[in-house]
Amino acid sequence: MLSPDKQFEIIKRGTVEIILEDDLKRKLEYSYKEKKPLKVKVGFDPTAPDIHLGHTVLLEKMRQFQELGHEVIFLIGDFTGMIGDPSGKTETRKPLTREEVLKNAETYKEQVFKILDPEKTVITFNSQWFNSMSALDMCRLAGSETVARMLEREDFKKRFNEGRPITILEFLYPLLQAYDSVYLKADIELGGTDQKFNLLMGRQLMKQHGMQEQVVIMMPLLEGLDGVQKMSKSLGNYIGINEPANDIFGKIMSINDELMIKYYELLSHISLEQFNLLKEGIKNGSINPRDAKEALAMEIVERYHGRQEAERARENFERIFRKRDIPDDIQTIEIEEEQEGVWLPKILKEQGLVKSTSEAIRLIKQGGIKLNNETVSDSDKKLTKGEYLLKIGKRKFLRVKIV
RNA sequence: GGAGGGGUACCCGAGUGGCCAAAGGGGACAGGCUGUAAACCUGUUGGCGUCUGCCUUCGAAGGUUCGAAUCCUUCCCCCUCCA
Repeated sequence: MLSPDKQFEIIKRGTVEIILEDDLKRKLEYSYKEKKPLKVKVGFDPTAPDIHLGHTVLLEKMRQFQELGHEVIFLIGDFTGMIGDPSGKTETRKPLTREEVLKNAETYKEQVFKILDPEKTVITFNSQWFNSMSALDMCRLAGSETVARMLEREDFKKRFNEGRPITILEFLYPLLQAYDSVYLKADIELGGTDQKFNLLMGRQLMKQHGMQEQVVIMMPLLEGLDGVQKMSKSLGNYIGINEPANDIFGKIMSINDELMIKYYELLSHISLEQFNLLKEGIKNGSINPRDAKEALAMEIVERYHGRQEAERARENFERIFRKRDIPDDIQTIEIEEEQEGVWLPKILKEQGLVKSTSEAIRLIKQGGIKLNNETVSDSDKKLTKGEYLLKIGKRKFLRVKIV
């Protein structure tokens, strides 16, 4: 086991805030002396999980805890999930059935264990303790906090001031999450910065229960491909860990340099020392950012697809974008010949490469379509018997055979 | 229970009888520049093979009118204030 100091250093990497650092040091100290692993709790939504790199920031931190020998509790909030964390959006969620929850849990495992060690991960559902809670217990829980305190939460405060509605149910959410920590006797709770209020509520409630308060560790929300908004599926700026190797590679290569540094810090397994060298190198120009980005893309693709696939993705990328060549796995389709020849926009639409013929015509007018390496300028273009190579936009390719 | 505000394209939002397939912004897409960078510049951003045209779209359904996002009726939904 590493020394408490060394552990602290590793844990601190990439975090936004640790409340309180001294508490964490003390707990590490104690755990080291008593050879007792710390309980690290992290909560997840039970809704259909399609994990993207944004989620993995937390998972990577969990993995680090596992490597340091601590106990990581992967808590699936199947009970709280019925409420939904009040993120300002007023969407009441449908309660999930037991089967759905279990199915989602399986999907989680499949993806999550690409990062976490299955042997060292405890998966728990919070319905386990909430389902058997009585109305009286729930009322007691509700009585443990005041409205004024709840309104301290930025999101609630804002909505309250703007006269937008807040349901009582939403007030309950932070309390329920806090109670999880009480029940589990968590030493540490990990979460995104957006979770700050809920995480702190855990401390408060534990204190009320006469327990040692959990240490709260907050990770930043990873920005998505646009570099501005947080990575999320609904914004379409995400990199899913189940995406094809080529896509992950390409998406990483498209991010800007500033974002790349953040990705390195939060996602890469390189050591703190290596990371600092890299940052310095890019700053003083001794390292080409492009190369650094390629290395990052390699590392991440390898993590989810293996070495071989990563190599292939890189070669593919090199070929298409550096040498402006074509990929080696272009799909070929056959189309029956028509008297006058087959109208190009029709082909594009029928192959699902564009949504409508109008869009195809627009693309052609903008010079976005290449036929055998030459830009098509005539939207009336018709193809007669033969074989053609089509390039649509930046990255779509298709081989067409007219027979 | 009472009073008021509002639902417009992917999102925000202007439009209160024809000049409206609907301003402006964001996003997205394409082209240029590049490292597929980012930033920046330019263009596009309902559908339809026959395009100074037809069809669909301004919460829903009817109606008035030569003509409706716009006026009228009913309904649905969202929000605020008072109690």
